[in-house]
Parts: sequence; C-alpha cells; structure tokens
Amino acid sequence: MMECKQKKPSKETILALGDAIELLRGKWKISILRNLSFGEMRFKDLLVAVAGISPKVLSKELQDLEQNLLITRTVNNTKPITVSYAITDHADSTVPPIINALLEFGLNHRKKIMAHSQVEQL
Amino acid sequence: MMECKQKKPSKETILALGDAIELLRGKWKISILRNLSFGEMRFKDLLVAVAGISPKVLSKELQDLEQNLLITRTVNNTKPITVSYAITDHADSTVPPIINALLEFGLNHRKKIMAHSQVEQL
DNA sequence: ATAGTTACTTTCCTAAAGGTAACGAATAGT
DNA sequence: ACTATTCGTTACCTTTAGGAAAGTAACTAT
Repeated sequence: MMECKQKKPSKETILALGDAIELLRGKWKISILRNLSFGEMRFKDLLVAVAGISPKVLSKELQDLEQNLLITRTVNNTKPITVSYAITDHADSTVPPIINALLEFGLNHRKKIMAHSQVEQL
Repeated sequence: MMECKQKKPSKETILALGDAIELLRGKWKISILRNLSFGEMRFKDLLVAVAGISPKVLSKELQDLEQNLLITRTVNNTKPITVSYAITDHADSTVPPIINALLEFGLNHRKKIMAHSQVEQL
C-alpha cells in the first residue's frame, strides 16, 4: 500500500482545506456530484439515484452547488419542461479523486471494523 | 491534468461511500486527522493547531474518532498528566489521500472563483 | 374538465452540530 | 494555603441540517 506525501501546512493550504470542507459538507453533496460525474441527469432521476433524499433538500443542495460553480443547470424546452444538471469541467477534474479516496477509506474501514469485532468475540 | 477512473455503482461501493461521509462529517474531523498525520499530539497542542475549536468540541470529536478506531488515546504519567493522541495505521494509510484530494480541489476552486469574479467585473 | 408529469416551493418540525463560559479533578510547585 | 498546568466536563443557548407532507405552476394528454 502506498503512502501519500503531505503538503506543508502553509496558510494557503489550510484555507484551501477549509474551503473544500465547507463546500462539500453535509450528507448529500458528494453523492450528488458522484452521480453527475457519470453524466448529466434530470431532477427526478437524481431524486431516485440519490437514495433517501427529499425534493426540498435536493433542490437546496443543487442551488448551493450551482452557486459555487460545481454544477450547471439547463432548462430544456421539452413537452413537460425538464431540467438537466451537469458537473462543471473544473469540478469533474477534482471531485472524482476525492470520491475515490473516500471509497478506499470506506472499504478499508469496513474490513478493519469487521476484523475488530471478530477479535472482541474471542 | 489526469482524470480519475470511477468505480461502478455497486451496492458495496455506495455503502462504503456512505460510511466514509458519515465518519468524517463535520467541520473539524479532517483537520484533526491532518494534524495527527504529522505525528502524535497532546490535547492542548491540538487545541492550538486546530484553529478555532473549543475544548468541548475537541473532546467530543476525539472520542468519536477513537470509537471508530481512527485514532488512539494514550495517557502518559508525566508531572501534570498528559494525553497523547495518534492516528492509527489504518487511518494513516487512507486518510491522507482524502486530504490531498480535498486540498487539490480547494486550491483549484479558489483559482476558478477568482477568475470568475474577474470576468464579472468587465 | 380532469388527470398526469416535471420541477420545484412552502410550512412545520426535530435533531444534530457547534459556540460560550464557567467549573472540576489531579498533580505539583512555592 | 495558594497558584498553575493539563485535560477535560457541564450547562446553556443558537444555528444549521435535514425530514415529512402538502401545495404550486406550467404544460400535455384524454
């Protein structure tokens, strides 16, 4: 397993980390961005794909992400109006690495937790 | 700039991502882990290093991280008692990549935001 | 006229997160 | 006895996040 080099704790670094945490905080934003990283989606599709989210919360999160230039919102002139959401280029190049790192962490954590509870039963 | 391959949306993947988000949620956990990734630290050092955190919140976050096996707590028998916190091996191999990805994202975002507001002023 | 679809918004409420300030317990120094 | 240090806890309060349920608006089909 590879270790990762750490950047020096400069002021800029700490600010950037704070920004990232604030922009992506909460239960839903990462999942929404992950779904959009596979291709653009409409509101209702996201409502299904992001399991458990309510329309109110989805709407609010999407507005938030749009304001921060992480996604775009496009109104299509279709029979019943549809709206497409897409991840922006700049988010698409920096968010997937975060998701993959979280995934690694999550999978590894599950293993460790299971090993730990095995030991506790002895 | 390199694009990152995405894993297929299997059930396990979605669960792992959910775990990761839940374990690392909030304003402080990532910063605490980042500081500990440079080496073990005592309570009071963390109180200074994690700028803005209060003793109450730090205490709670540390308990949380310990319960989830991401850090260890060691009481040293020194003159006034001291307590050392250290990141666990398994967290130390999976958390820094997350932090670096967040850093990349944060730095890149700052650039884009500044470029954007430049344009708006024209 | 009625019903369905899509994309929300509104209201109301609860729970979790977070902040402030003061206090406590153990130990040691003077 | 008094003060200082370290590592917290307790009580109280405000803010933010999030969930449930219903409603709205625009349009289409029947």
